[in-house]
Amino acid sequence: MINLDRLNSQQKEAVITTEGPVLVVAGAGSGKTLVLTYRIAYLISLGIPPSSILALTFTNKAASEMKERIRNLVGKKADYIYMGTFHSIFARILRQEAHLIGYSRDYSIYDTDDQENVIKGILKDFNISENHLSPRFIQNVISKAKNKLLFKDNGFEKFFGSYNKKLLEIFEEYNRRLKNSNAMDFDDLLIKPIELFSNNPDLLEEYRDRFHYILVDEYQDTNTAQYHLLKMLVNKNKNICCVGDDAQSIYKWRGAEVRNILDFHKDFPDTKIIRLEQNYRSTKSILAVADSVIKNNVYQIEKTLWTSNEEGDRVKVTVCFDEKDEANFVAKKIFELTNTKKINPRDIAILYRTNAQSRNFEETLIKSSIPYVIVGGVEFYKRKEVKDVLAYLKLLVNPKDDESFLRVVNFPSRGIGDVSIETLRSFALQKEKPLFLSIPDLLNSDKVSERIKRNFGAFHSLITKYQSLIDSNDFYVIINSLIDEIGILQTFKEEGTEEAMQRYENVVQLLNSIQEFQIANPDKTLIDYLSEISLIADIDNWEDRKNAIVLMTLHSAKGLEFDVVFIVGCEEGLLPLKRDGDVEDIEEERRLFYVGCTRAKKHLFISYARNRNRFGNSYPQIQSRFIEEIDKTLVDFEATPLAEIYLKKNSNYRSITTDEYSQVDPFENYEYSQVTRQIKPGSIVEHDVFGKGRVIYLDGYGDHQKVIVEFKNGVRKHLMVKYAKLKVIK
DNA sequence: CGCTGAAACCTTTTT
DNA sequence: GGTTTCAGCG
Ligand SMILES: Nc1ncnc2c1ncn2[C@@H]1O[C@H](COP(=O)(O)OP(=O)(O)OP(=O)(O)O)[C@@H](O)[C@H]1O
Repeated sequence: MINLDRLNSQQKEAVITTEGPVLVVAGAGSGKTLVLTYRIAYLISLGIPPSSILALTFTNKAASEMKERIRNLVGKKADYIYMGTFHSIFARILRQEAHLIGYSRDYSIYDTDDQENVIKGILKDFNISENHLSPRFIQNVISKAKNKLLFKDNGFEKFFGSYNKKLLEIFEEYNRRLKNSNAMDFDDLLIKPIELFSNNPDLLEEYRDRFHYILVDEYQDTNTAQYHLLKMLVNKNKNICCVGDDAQSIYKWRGAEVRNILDFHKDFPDTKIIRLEQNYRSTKSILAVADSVIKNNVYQIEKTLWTSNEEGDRVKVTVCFDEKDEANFVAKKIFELTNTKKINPRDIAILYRTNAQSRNFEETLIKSSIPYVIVGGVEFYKRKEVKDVLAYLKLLVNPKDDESFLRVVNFPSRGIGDVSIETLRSFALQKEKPLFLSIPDLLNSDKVSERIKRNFGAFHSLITKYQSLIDSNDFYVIINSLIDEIGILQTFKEEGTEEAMQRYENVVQLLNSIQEFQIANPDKTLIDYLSEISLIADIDNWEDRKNAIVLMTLHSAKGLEFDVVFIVGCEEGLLPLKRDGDVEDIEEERRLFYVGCTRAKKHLFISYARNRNRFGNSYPQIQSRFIEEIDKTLVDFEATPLAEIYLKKNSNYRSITTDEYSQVDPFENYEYSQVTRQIKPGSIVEHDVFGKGRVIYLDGYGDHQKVIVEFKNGVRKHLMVKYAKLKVIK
């Protein structure tokens, strides 16, 4: 039996009430995830086979962390738990049972880009202008329809039909094309299992029999499809335990239904509802601030949340002049915290509403030589060259995959352009076959030019050659020789530009990741590899082993905790975010702000800028209503020196003179080349974040020149002269 | 068919 | 301001 002494009495109750439906609704930091972890460990210690436990988490990262903790409690048995995201667990089940719904086990997974490409193809064939119905919009409609389980004779038209009659036709053609390509999109991974189980009751019984205990984390952000899956899978014992916090539901835009948590007790009669009320994460100050904001939401379950943690530092709200000033303020604070308070960079997070905000901070952090990592943004696996290589691999395992075929058939360039593709497409349409499989028909026809035949013929034999080899367990070697044969690395190298070299690096990195996967999972196949990387979330790639501060969206921060949190860009229009023509969902935005605040353990900084650059123009900004809502007695307001000038003048942006600007920020327009000439060991220099210091070491020249500077408090910094904007004083 | 420069678009949030 | 798309030319 495992030791539950660490837990409080409600937490214990949630752990040991193993039979029947249990719902844990509780505020942030009350130990919901910890309860799930202990509950699973407890079940295993009771002798329940780990393979009969199904645990669903929100991200892969959350799953692997939980598994690790359980392993620490009960040992290796933890490896046999069915644990992962809804998508990854059901993708795995679908591979097993694909034949029952007309797919094969090597089906491709289409991401949002692939979906949009399919849609673009349909619009073209249907003669619908993209201006009229944008592919992005249609992709949204299709995703909504699927995750809300709306089909042709089941509400689709009621929901979308009035908008545009064509939508249903496009929807059905889209599904036809994916099926034809042996491909599933993200939503299919949830609704195909429903179809599978509905049509095969015996199979459903098998799975019900297998999963005796079902557990779900972050239940407030499950969608209708996930909800139906759960209802199907729960067996007569009804051993389902869901944990969540309605105040942290932030994925409505993607189909999440808070009703799932609100009506849980109706869906599962005799539910035991357990509330956790003690927060173990944050200081009293932070919790009070979060609470004063979230209580402005009308629709929520009443919850109490208290902490016995210390009062802690008061939360700071800082007004900055513009986004550069904000970045400087944050960098300065981080410098202070890591040096004087000895806080580790890895315990600090900068959270923002949109990925686009990261760049500004990135620039300043480089200049300040503060180590950082960015979670999300332009994902590695979404880069063009990476997707192109992956498309080769997808086509090898799934030759029906039209989308991958179209990506690679002319990459690298083989003289196969639009005209050739259209010719092939006409053959494909005739026999309703996928494109790649129609190549033999084209080759046998006497109506096609020799040149086109030659080009397709060469491509066809290339792919078939590797297809026969790829099933082997040593797929890395095969892929390597394929890459070699098509010569893309060489092409990038010959191009020689900085951009091409970056591409080169990315492809090499992809190959490395394939090799690592193969070594780490000797009995897994290329199909498994492709499946796993399709379902990777941004946050899954975050290596918290690195001692670097982390930048991410508020969404990605869900479920995490940090000693220090900066919530930046708290301005009307940005947080809460408002897009032209869209009705904003203020309550959801407020929950997002709440999630952000409650990530902080010890220090919380909230900031906003009076002016913000968008598309090259500066716009005046208004402080976020969420700041207004904070109980004023709980926070300290302050202004950066630049904002101070602005406030004093009580006027608008334009009236700040260049003089005043440079008075406070003398480096703004400073030519660093001048600095490069003058700087030498012993020089006294000034840095806009660290202040004055003495150069103790100088190395290299030009863009690569590096210095070590000792600043006031004896802290030594390694800086790149090019970026550090040092002003030489003496 | 492929490259280049101009124009258009852009910013939600992600499995 | 930066990135992606697209038309027009070689
Ligand atoms: N009984 C306890 N004693 C000490 N620490 C605890 C206890 N319960 C939880 N904690 C700690 O509190 C922190 C928050 O726990 P956890 O992440 O499980 O909360 P949560 O309810 O899932 O939070 P959120 O809803 O914000 O994701 C963790 O660091 C955890 O170790």
